[in-house]
Amino acid sequence: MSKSSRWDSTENESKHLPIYRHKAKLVQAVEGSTFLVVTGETGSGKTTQLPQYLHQAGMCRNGKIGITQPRRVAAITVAQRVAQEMQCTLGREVGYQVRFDDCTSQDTVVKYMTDGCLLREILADPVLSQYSVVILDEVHERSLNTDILLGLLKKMFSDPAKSTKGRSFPLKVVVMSATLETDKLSAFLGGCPVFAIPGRTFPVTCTFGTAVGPKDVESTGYVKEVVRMALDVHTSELAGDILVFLTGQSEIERACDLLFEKAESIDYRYDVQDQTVEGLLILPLYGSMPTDQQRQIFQPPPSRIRKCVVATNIAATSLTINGIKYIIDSGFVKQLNHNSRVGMDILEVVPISKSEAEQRAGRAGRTSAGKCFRIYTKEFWEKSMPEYTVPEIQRTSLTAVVLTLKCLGVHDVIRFPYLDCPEERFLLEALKQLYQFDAIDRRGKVTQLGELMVEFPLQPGLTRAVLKGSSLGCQDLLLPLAAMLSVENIFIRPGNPEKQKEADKKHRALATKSGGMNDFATLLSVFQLCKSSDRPSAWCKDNWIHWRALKSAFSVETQLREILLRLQQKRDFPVETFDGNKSELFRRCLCTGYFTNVARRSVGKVFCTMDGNGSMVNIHPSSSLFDQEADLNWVIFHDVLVTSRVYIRTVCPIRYEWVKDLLPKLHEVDVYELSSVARQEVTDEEMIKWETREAAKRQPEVSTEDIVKKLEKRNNETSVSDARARYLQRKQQRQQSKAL
DNA sequence: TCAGTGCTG
Repeated sequence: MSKSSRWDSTENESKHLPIYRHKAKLVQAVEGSTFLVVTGETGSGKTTQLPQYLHQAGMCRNGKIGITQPRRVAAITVAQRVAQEMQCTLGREVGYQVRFDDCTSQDTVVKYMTDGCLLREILADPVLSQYSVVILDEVHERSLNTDILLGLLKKMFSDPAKSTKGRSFPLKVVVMSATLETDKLSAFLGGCPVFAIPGRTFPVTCTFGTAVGPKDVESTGYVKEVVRMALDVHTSELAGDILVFLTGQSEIERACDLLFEKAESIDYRYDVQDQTVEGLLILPLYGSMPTDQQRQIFQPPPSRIRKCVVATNIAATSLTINGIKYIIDSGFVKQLNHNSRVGMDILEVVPISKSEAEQRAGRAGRTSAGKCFRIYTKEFWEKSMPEYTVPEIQRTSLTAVVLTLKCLGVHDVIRFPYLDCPEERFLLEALKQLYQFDAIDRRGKVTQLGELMVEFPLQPGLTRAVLKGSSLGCQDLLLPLAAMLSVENIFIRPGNPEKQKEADKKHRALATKSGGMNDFATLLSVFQLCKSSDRPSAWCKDNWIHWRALKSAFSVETQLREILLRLQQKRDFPVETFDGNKSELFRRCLCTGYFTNVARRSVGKVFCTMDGNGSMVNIHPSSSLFDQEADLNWVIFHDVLVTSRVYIRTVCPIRYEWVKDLLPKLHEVDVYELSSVARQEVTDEEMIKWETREAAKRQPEVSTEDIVKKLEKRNNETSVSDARARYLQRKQQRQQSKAL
């Protein structure tokens, strides 16, 4: 195809997009106001067209147009598409930037990027002086980084002196979202105009089931029901592919086995109404699946065969499968939620929100009208499913976010303009952790260490261990380890029991090879063994290791190494010496980052955490320390898993002396003391007033009594009441001594 | 006594 004909075809295509008729008015709207909310369903063309319109209107004269996406693939594929439409080489006028992949140049004026990338840019250039327009896309997904960007951009303009300082031309901000909650967005941005673009999707009829009601939230009986319904659709509905939503790998494998078993016994001569369907092709789909296997999903099925994809939430936003006409929705999802009791993020199965259910249904209406079968009852919909998914910022650990904000000069992180405020205790917990890691001081100011820490794309504790390693000259141990701990799980554990045994055996052998008794050392050893192997991918396959995860660990390690080198050139790093063996050196470094995760043997095999909560935890059976008796009184651990019990995973033994001096820091401050640092002072009345205000925003009918009850319950749950009592007692003592 | 939804710098 010649260049001009390709241009013609894409240009013609883009003229048929719903957005095209609004071109002039849209450009006018962007020019006419600082903030603009643009709404439109999938298929309206806003992501690809709006930047081009603004470019044509000459809005790149002074600076770039930056468009953020919550996901890497989206940023890359959209940039490719737009470069093609604008007839330019990708990386010149149109480019993209994601982690590990910067495809931009001096000429780039339309830049697609992940929201995390723009946040990094703000750290280096707080007024975004290179941009004339910033477009936040997919805001309705409410990703953590997008939410932070929203607040930062709002804040930039609430202080005019600051927003223009360092800028020679005005900045325009466009916020793009699906039609949900646009009034809220507009109100948040000072009542800015809203521009609505009609979408281009097909109707999807939804039906409710009879099997899963509000009482079944805890059970996993829905797998069977999902299978039954998929077969029902297969034997009674016209041609068209099926997409089933479940929560995780093991469920998907189970469902596929069941489906396969049942589909085999269908007599297609009599049972299937539409005689053009004569078979069922069952395809699992989840994130940790090998990429080439994932690709099979996109191939059209053989003629007369119906495709049935059984997927996790990956199929809700990240991947689009053509030809889907039927959705089977289990109504559940796995979600990472912050748990105050263990002070960590924990993965759990929860009911999806109504808006999420609608998004799942919408996957059936992309090319023609579709049907969505929900296995849960109308009652479940009404009683157990929330209206909207709780945004990430209200669900996850905020430690890294708070450090980023502090480094951006946002001292009062509680009064930062959040679209939805995180719970105050989550913010206080983050402050407490940063204080414990010496990233901020008692007054909440970022320390020199904190300024170094913010540069690393790692959890703060891990960064601290890396920095300790660097000052002790053993970064070659800590950098690979940090990389291994920040990529997805690397150990493959298949569903088939035979193969499971084989995999477990290989993994145990790897642990023994690294000296045993230390799961951190095993990870390091896997990294080193694979890296030095002649055929790393074959090595992985042989040892039941995810090659893709290891490859990304290699890239992360390189990136971390570069950051460390850059910082070492810029600043003076402390140099320490240590005489002792390598294993002790390694573990001592780990202790500086994991002293918040110390546990001590309590009774039998049960350990007790030292973080003030004193939770009882067990060593997970996958650990090389499971079943080890000797000399195991103190351990540190990387993460917590809550299933039948509370398990700690990735564990290694330490000596009490190594953390003795660090542990007091865990009890030095309590959240209430920190809250008086973060804001002026908090009294009971204020706390109740504040809670009432927050609750009123969400649910107007909630009374103050409810809040008091809720506070009491929460205090009991998190043993905050004890901390508060201690704090009040100390405060009283201070006042008394002052009076004397 | 037993397990890793999905993103991201």
